[in-house]
Amino acid sequence: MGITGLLPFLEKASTKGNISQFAGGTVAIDTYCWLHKGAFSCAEKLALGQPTDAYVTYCMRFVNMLLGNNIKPILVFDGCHLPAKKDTESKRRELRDKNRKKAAELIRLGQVADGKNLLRRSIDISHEMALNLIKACHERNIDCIVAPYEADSQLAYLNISGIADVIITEDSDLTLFGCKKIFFKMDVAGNGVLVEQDRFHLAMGVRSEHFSMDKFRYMCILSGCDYLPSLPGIGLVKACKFINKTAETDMHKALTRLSSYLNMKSLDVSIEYRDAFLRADVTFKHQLVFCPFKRKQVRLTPPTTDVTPEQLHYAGKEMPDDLAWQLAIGNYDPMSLKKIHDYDPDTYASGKSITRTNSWKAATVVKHDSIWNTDFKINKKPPKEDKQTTLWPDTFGKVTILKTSDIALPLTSPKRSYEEVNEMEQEEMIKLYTRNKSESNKRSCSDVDVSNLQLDTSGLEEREKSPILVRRANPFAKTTKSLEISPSLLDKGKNRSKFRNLARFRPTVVDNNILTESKFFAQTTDLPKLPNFKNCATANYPATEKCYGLYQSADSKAHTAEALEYDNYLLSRTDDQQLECKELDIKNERRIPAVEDRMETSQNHAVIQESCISESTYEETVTEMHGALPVAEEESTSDLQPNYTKPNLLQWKNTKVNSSTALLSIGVLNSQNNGTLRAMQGAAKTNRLPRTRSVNKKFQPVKRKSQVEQGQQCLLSSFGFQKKTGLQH
DNA sequence: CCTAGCCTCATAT
DNA sequence: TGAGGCTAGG
Ligand SMILES: [Mn+2]
Repeated sequence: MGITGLLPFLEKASTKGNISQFAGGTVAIDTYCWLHKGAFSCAEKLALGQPTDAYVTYCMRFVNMLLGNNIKPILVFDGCHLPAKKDTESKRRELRDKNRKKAAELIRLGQVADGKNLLRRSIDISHEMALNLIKACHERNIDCIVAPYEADSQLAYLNISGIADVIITEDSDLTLFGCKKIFFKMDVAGNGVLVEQDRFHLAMGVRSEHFSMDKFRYMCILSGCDYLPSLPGIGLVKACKFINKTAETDMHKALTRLSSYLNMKSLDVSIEYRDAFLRADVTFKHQLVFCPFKRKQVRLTPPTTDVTPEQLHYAGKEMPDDLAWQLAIGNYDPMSLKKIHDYDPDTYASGKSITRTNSWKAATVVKHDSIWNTDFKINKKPPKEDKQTTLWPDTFGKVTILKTSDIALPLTSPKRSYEEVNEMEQEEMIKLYTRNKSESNKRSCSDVDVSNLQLDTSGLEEREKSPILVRRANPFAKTTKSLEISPSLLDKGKNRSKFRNLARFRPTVVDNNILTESKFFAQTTDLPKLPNFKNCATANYPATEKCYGLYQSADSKAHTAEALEYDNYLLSRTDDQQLECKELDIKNERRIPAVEDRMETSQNHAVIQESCISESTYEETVTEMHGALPVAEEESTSDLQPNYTKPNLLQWKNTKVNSSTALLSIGVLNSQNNGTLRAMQGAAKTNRLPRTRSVNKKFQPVKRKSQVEQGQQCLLSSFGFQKKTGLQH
């Protein structure tokens, strides 16, 4: 389930972006997400046990997109079920079985479409499917790793240890496992939402020195997580209030004061809950993961002495090193612990040649260094995150950087800014300030700056349409029908039109030192990096320069004085003050972009020029862009994609079965057998299924006979026929 | 008024 | 898994 409502809650820590900003880096993927979506296209075949590689192809499209962006992907898969999640897991299985039976029932009644629909929603991602994808990846020298337990913690380990620069997932849990950067909702073009840990404190509404990952995790567990349901009436908001109020670090103690702090006297915090709370916390902190360098299982963070063995057991129990290794590389089924494959990275990789592609831009896919290589080095220099491949062909080539510390934009309230999206005006602006490509090559610096400032505004407004933000309640909806004038200004009763547009800026930038770019124009820009604040490596992490500890020491919270000031600034202002400040800022600072004036005065041109980092940097990046980057993303991915073939699936190509025929046959057979599922069960148990068998046989080559039988087994079990309990009616 | 909880829906081609 | 809508209860 993840943490309900966490992504919207983390709005202030989120940015819309493209994965290409991690070009040159490494990305770890929560592959279950891809498999699950990919399985939709072939749900019926999967339910019928028919061979299909559609889900593999689907996943490889994403892989190819990443490769096309010069990103090294590491696919991470789920392993064994965690003791902590046993009931959740069995509940899910029950639901799936129920849905499958219902689907069978619907199909039997002739409602084939509805039945198929239900079937689609009750697909189970088997490890066999994962293995097929793993095999396809091995063909292309792409690293895969099966987590000892949850992929979540494994992904966090890869991110924290610096092996992966960012995690791609749909699961909000990744945030509380300690990931630094997580990329949510990534589509096949690479667009998604980046959530960064060093901005969490903004979402919680505290200054960064009052923030800790411990607090964040406590808050999330309190609001209800996979390992522990929440107390009645407690959600993220209440949990956040409590965590911010309490100074007690010992949660077992602190929780006793929960009801009084929240004024909920009916709330009963039992000792059982408090124990379970600590167990859940341990499961997040100390879950078993696999270290690819040591080739053995370690804890996500080393347990402290106060952690009991029982609690640790809850977070996964160690297995022998060899089994752990075989499991990690995908040779063993995590459920049955049976051998299913015989991959050996030490011998396999050396014999393989690099896969070639027809891509116009490169003859070969870069051979990334495998994490299984004994001499694998963590990328010392993290990728330039400021780099962005354009997804906006119209504006391609235009780059501008806003140094927002100079602008010192105050934080606007989300409620208000959400109101101010005005698409007509945005389009108007784009029209006004967009140039065609040939022109853009020979533009003057000031031209670019002007257009970019305008478009940055639209970029920011685009951001407000982020899926994360869409759900925000709209307090003005009833009072304001027209958005010609900002509702926030109506609200204030005065139209401060001069700075109206400034009020639209959202707090894109948190730290004074961070530079923000337009989403439309930001391309490849070498920006000065923030100094990295490094923690000491914990014992569980491979010793490298880039090792960050999961839990912040005092050092790690080091910020520049300016950054702290800015945090204070953001957190302390009310809307009214913000508006006042804006006026002050505009008077006192030279570099305030007067958006309202559309930068039409020469004065402003000069001013804006200064906000370029430096002219030389600017020139360099422009030429680099033209040389190295594809104009449109689709071009490169589609070039890559056809080259992907999967030999061990090719042999299945002749085994196409008309699935609806097969599905119908179930219905037919079922009605022949007295029309009840119970009858089917009986038939299944005594292995008498002549009709089904013959239908399948007709389409299956002899050579695949064993698979046919397997398929039938699958089919049967998929409709719950092997279960003793019949339908309830 | 806000919050949390419950319900339904979608995920690909 | 998340998104989004709707509602009862504090
Ligand atoms: Mn999870």
